[in-house]
Amino acid sequence: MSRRVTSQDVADLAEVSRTTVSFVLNNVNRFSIRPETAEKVRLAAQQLGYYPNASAKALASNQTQNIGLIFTRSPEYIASDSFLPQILSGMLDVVKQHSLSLLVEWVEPGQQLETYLQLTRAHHIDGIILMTPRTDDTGIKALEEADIPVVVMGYIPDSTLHSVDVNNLEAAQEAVEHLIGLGHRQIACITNAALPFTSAVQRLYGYRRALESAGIPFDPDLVREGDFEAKSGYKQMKSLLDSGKKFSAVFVASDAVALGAYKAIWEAGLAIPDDISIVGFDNLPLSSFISPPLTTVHMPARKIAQDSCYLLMRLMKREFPESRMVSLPTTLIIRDSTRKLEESRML
Amino acid sequence: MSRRVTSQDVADLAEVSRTTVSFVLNNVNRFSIRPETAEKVRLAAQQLGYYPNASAKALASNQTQNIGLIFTRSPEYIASDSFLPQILSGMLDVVKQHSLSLLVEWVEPGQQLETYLQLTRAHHIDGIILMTPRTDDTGIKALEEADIPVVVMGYIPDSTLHSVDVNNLEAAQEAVEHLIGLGHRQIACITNAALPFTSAVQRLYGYRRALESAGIPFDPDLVREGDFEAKSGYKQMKSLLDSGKKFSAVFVASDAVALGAYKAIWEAGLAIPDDISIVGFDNLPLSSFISPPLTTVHMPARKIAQDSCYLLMRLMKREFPESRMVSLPTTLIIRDSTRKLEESRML
DNA sequence: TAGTTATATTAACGCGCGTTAATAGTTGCT
DNA sequence: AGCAACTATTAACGCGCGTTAATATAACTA
Repeated sequence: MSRRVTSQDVADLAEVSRTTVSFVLNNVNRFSIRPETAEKVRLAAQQLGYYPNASAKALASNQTQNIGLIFTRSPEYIASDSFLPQILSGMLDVVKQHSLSLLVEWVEPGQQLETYLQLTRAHHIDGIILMTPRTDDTGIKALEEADIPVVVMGYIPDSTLHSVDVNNLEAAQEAVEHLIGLGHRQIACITNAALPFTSAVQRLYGYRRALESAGIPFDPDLVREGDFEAKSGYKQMKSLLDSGKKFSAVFVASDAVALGAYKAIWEAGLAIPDDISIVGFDNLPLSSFISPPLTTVHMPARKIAQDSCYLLMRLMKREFPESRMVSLPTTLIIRDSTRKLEESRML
Repeated sequence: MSRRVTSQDVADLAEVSRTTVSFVLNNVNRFSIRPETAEKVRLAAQQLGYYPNASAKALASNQTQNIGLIFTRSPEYIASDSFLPQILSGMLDVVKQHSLSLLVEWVEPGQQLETYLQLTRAHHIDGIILMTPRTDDTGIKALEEADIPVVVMGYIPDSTLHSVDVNNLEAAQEAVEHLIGLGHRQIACITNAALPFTSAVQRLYGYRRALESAGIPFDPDLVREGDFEAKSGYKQMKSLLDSGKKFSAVFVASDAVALGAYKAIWEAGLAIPDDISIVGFDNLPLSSFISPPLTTVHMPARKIAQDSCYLLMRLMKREFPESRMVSLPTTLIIRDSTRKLEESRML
């Protein structure tokens, strides 16, 4: 139970003042310090195993070196977020490179305002990355007004917050156009999430626009709402199959949900893509391994996370980028879950 | 750009001293405070939107209220950790309930000692949860000696650290015995990870012990090493199939890796479970949705995370539990990827 | 009324570090 | 030698809060 090593100890051992220690270890070159002195200090620090106390440093410098990753979903849903590993991976990568730390939080729906205020006022963190935003987030305005850098991973309409996202609308449109290009006309849709989640709306719009520009009427009976999990895809695909509506293809706006749809189709004695073509969205690591490998839209999840970090770090340095939105490209990855209509048996 | 609200402001507004404010807001009842005074303080705090500064609080109280979740793998591997969402979900759940925060870090192999020292000495965090430990972790000893609560999620041989884990050995043994019970005699094995990861060794032992107690000789040529990702399962299963060795079943010690094996089997023109039975390990949310649904060992991942938190919190309160190891039960979940040997075609 | 206890409140210090303004030391130039 | 212009170093304050020891007030006794 040895006493904590402070900068004073280092100063004593190096026979200099505490200030000098601070200057040396923080590379403050505004006041020049003799190289030998600096070396002496560094040596002493290493010898004592000195690490500056994070709280004290934060208090004195008014910078915590923490950035907050904030989820707007409850833990139950977080558990089934198949993207999370990639996101976290990307963030940890960048964050560590810049000697920052990552603080993970989630906010209860309805508690957003309170939580955001607390996070910013208590100054737990220097900046915020907000995941999977919802249009019904009651705290966004507080975040906009608070004097803290914020990056949204995703899209919030009419917000002044900076954001990093893909063009969900165009990507979804491209996916559905792929189906149309294969000759499909009756195309169902299962969303990735409930509609308060902006990505769900965007992808649904993409679906509609693709139909529209091909002159195919939109049929609300062919649309179902997923909720991140495979289970919802299973249920909704069953519902579609039971509805009696005819369709030869489905756009499922989430790979995880699509996997549920796979099961429903398979249980109904139908085959993919022989009877039904499926396009997913996300390109999870597992999507190329399921049978048949899923045609899907590649989301550069790791890159989104990294770019969000980079953007946030620029904001923290009070650099203001020209554009408020960073839009990353997606790619349609064609595998074996889609096929030309001629070759399929019409349902 | 209004100045930060401090406890002094609250004191001024409530016409009391700063100390009283602190007593009221921290529920210190050693000195009794008149209810009306307390109410006045609370009102003032709310009115001003006062939130105590986290750094100052940490510095003064010597408690950061952060617990560190530490990964011992590089971000590339973290990206393919299909368990992570459940783990994080469980931890966020508990942590939030107790007004703590979660700080996520990863340590580079070889940098463990340095990183652990920094984390503990800099006192960024009050406690540590160490994920997927490796036997070749060079910093474990430092962690044992450091005066900071640590919980290991998993198992480290010969360590004095507290840990929460399942009995990987018995679970694996049960899984393989299930195959043996179905009449299989030639059973291959693909590990979940490289052998420095303790869970991989344990599960491999379980496989060996099941063979042993059934009087089946162990054949090293039937064993391959996976590395968390589906891709490795694909590659290793291909290698097994190409080896010319006969086997009618495989124990794949990770569902994600098993999915890769599925693909290899399927590409080889074989069927599961007709030609090959497969047992996985983990019971990922997706495992019941793939085709055929995977027989696997259920890992209570979320519960492991929660229990780790609870244990850590006890340690942080300087309560020392009787047992150093918490062992959670697993369940073998039998689905459709395994079948009696008689009904299968022998490979 | 004076003395005693219980109750309520505050002044003041310390946590460990960053940083400014001031001081001591050194060199260059006239 | 005398002054200026650097260079190197330090004393001292503040960040915002927790907490102890001391003080002020009220509430009872005798």
